Amino acid sequence: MNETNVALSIQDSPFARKLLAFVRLSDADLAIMSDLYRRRRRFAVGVDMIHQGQTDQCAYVLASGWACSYKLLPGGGRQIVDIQIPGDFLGLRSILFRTSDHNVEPITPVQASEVRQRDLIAAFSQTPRLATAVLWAASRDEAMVVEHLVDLGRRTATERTAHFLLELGARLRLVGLGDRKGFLCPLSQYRLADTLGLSAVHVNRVLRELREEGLVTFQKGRVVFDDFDALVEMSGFDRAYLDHEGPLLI
Amino acid sequence: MNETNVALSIQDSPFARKLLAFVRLSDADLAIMSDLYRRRRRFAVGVDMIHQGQTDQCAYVLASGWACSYKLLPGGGRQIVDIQIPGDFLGLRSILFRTSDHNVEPITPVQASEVRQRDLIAAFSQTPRLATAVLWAASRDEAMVVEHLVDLGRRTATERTAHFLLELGARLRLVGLGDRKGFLCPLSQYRLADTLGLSAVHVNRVLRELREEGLVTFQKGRVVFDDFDALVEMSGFDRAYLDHEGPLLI
DNA sequence: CGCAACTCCTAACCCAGATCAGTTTTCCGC
DNA sequence: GCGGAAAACTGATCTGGGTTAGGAGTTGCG
Repeated sequence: MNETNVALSIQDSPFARKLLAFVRLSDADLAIMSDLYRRRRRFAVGVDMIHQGQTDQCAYVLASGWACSYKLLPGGGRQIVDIQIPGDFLGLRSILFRTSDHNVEPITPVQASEVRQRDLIAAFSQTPRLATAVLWAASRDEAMVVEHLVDLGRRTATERTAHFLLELGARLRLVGLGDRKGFLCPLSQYRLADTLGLSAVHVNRVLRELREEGLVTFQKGRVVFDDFDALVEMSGFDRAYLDHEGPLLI
Repeated sequence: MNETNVALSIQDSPFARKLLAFVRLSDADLAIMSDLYRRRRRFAVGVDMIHQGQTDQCAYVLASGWACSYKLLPGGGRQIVDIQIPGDFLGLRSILFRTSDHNVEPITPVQASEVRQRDLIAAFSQTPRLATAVLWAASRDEAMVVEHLVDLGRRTATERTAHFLLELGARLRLVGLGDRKGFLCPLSQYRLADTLGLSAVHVNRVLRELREEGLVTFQKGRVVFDDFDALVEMSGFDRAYLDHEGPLLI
């Protein structure tokens, strides 16, 4: 396979597509990227991909399946920080830091490409443009964490749940896994509770309310936006922070 | 001034010192960094440094004073996402994204160096090592936001307040603005409330409890750790996420 | 096939923290 | 040193969401 073919095939991965939405990458850049990508691995539900407190962890680019990163508390509780969907880069902090500060757990069976620290840093010196692209991707992830933080700090349980489902929908649409109508969602109400900082019981109540008011229906692994506009309105959702406005750098 | 002198003087800035704790940067790298740094600006309390929704914003490296980044909600409430202290890079997302997704407000009078988007990206292509360093700094900031998120999602008001004060103390110590005994803190209880996702009234109650139990005293702009170890214990503070373990890359 | 483990769902009760409605103290400019 | 405005502080009351304690499908696996 020559370089152009590699570049063409990598271009179709959800991760590359996301980066290309921001930075123009040359075929050479893409070829370097595809090298990072080589090692494909599979993970079953129930076995964490990344472990808090351990050193020499890898990062991954999710090819298929869902995962979530979370932190455990001394008391036994946990907080899910982010849900990862195909195309997401996960565990960046676990390779930049000596020891990982969080866990990553598959929610469904997962296929992912392993990214090693030295390969990533070597790639940066070959093509600084890739470094900028990765920095952008990391910043976009941070923007989502920030919005999640606002959810927990200043929105009611109902607003928060609505906002979260809208964000997830917007992200999935970007990689072709959903539309304005809704999306398939393998999250249990327990995981949703750990994400939203609520109890599972209350998540159940809130979902019922949202359903009865004709806003969203989340049942049987499927989220359906019954009244998209009303949902956006009540949750104060503003997708600006997802920065979907096309490539910034020439 | 020749290149070596520039490099020597920049090495003493809190920002450079923070990066040097992680990546070894050559004199040439430092010289490139000092170029980014050239434009020094001052900001008075009451005038935001960065505005949500506006384009062509700058980023800044804080030289002196405190600032905070926050998001406003449609309902009029706000959530403070992060407190910035000297040495912190602020507004990275406001230059990587077309429009800023957050505001930054000075808490005290501030001196800061302006960093422009094209200068930053140009610097990356001159020295990829700087790109890695900035990516690390951004990841460390994200780690703090993540811990803040855990605060809001899964800790009680008391744990949360204690945890926040400990983190702030650890960060200030790193730039020489505090010690294990305590630090000077210009935050009002209102701002603390917007940071911790609480009402100002409740912040006041919590601070009183913490004081009466001999854990921390926050009065007259000064935080004093009365019983550091007990405070760490009750809040579940683990400074691993601040990644203070010395340079990772050769 | 049958038991175990999950997940979803519900009702009753309770409490951490919000809200309301102030008073007092501190700070700062004139 | 005085007036005005933040900031700090308080008590009383109310409520969103937690906790406890179930039951009723569903999936999977030995």
